[in-house]
Amino acid sequence: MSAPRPAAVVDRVVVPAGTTAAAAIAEAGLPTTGPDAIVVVRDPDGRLRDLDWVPDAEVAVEPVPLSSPDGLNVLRHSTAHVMAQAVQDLFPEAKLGIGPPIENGFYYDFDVSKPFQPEDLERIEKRMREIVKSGQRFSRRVYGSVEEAKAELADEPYKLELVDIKGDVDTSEVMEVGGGELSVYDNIDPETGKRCWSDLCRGPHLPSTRLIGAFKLMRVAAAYWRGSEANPQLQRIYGTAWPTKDALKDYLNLLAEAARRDHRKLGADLDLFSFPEEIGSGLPVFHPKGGILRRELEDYSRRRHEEAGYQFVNTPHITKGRLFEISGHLPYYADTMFPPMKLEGAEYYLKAMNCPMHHLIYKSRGRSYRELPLRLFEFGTVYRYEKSGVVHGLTRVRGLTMDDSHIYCAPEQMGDEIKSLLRFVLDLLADYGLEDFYLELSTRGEGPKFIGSEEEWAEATEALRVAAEESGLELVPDPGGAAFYGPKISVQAKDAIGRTWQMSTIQVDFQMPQRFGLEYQAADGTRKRPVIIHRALFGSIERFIGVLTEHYAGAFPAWLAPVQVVGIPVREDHTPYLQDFVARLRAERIRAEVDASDDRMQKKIRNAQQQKIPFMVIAGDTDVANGTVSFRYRDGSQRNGVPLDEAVAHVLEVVRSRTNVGPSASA
RNA sequence: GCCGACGUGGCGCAAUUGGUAGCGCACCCGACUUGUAAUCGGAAGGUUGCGGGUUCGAGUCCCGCCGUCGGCUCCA
Repeated sequence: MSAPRPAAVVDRVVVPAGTTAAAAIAEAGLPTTGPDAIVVVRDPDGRLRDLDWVPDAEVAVEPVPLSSPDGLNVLRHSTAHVMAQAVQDLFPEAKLGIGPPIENGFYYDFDVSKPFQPEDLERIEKRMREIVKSGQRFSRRVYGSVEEAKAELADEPYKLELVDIKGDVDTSEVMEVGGGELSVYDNIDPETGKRCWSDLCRGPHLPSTRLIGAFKLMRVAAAYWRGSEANPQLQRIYGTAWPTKDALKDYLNLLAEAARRDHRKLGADLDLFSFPEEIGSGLPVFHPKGGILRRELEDYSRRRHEEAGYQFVNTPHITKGRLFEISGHLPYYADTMFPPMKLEGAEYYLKAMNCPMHHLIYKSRGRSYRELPLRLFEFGTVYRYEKSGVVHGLTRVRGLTMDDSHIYCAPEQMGDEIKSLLRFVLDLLADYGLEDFYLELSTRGEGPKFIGSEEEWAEATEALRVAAEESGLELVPDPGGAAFYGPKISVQAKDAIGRTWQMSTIQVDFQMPQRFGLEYQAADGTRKRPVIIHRALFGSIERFIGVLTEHYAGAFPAWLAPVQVVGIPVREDHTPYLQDFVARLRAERIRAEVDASDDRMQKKIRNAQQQKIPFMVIAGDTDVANGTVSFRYRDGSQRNGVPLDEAVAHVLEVVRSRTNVGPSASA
């Protein structure tokens, strides 16, 4: 969530044979304390090494400072060890799971008979502070054999398991083993030289706990051992760690900013939507103001889709189960669909995806190659039985509306269609104010889930890859992340505070045309099978509204704002003057109103400010006398004494241009 | 679904060891009228998520549902 400081460019340092990296670092005059301290080195093979590593032969190594991305990982991983030591000091019966660094922090899993309580975190933190302060050294020791490791780890059942599977894991999350040898890190008290604690670990680590500048334990949660529901649940403690107290403070401020932007809170504050318990979990209702937002988002999308050659369709919310048998969804997703209703001998399901119905529209009559690409579009509402623990605000709901389209094209059209589609998607997202993207390419994985031939998958994957590369955006591979019927590109967008959200997806599908027997007649008179491209831009409108709310912190651009203009009279008798002005704006379809309550002007400004209304239009004696109004914008800037015609034109210009910044006196 | 925490009027909070619900904002009424983030006064509003139980007595303790939050798992 926070951008790591760019790593200082540090020259390589030569470590002579038989000396420690630490000695060479010190010799080179590089820092050994503070946020730029060199904490590990990268050897010529790219492997990170502890500072007390002694190479057999002279090597040039790259010093890695604490505040670099690698340095932060080491810091956090070492802090996880300190936490585990503290936990086992306080809870001797606790068995160790795994404890890797993660983005902005770390966690460690423990098997304890009684789950940790929030108060326990304070005790653990206190013990950690003592350990950090004592300046324990991290010291690497390599086991001579698996048997030796097992003997030492006899009391740690989970670690024993890791030793047994060491050949099979080499992921970034399992820090315990991997890299070809079994090693253990001892924490050594610098005063006495005594070993305080040790942990199976491939390393590397900080030279000393003293380099842990600041940390905080964040929360406890349960997590399945090795990520499988079939395994026991361990208690996981999450923490964060930083080189300095200021860096920690910045991070906590960022979290506080994220909390201020939380769409669930803003949705209530701004009267946009709610989740009535009587309706059910994950089923939002949109209030009038949220309704305006939603309609504006949809209307603009509709217009753009019309311009791009899409045709609009409508389909029902329930269907016989047969449809999802044909599509093949039922075997995979029955347990995440609402259970069927039995009627007239058939089982009807709530619609969980729109595609099969669109395929039936395609199939409703014979199709010619002249019609292709045929682009069908629908704001289609679907219902999915999300597990109770995962429902979350607008971002994970049980009833959602997808801006779903299916493009039926000839195989030879696929490449160009994907390219123009990706450009369309990115342009449209940018129009809503999301402009910082990267792409993810999800490809086929192992297992029976994936249907279809290798050749088709390869062809589709290649078409997506070419389009993605042509966009010039960063492309991150996601092996095994594809849907069962085909690979996809997903567009990840960064919001105003740097968080990434998965937005649009583009999926290629060779399977549904076969399953539904879709055809078109080609120019040569033969029957051919079209390719389907599935595409959602918002993903779900509900979720998109949630994301935009957080992106804009509720201060929506003028074109989306539920109330665009509020007139604020200085004195009661200025109200009619503003009402005339507002009437002119309303005639131009601007959402404008006058605050005619008996609050004081200052209070009205405060209210408008809290509602994040883009234009406050104030008028008092001076304005009335001069035929002007005065603007106050959300950022507190002002533009006073603006003639009425000019003021109307100004509002229209800002709203109709769909600008996503401001408005402000300076813009 | 699993683990933990939580659930008090629309919102944010308070209620000593279980003793019969308070405050601020908003809403409503009245008075006041001041050029850029809170005028004053008054009224009203809660069978403390729901259902059981323990107790002379439960917002406070126990059980079960529902919901929310944080994770895990999942995400067509």
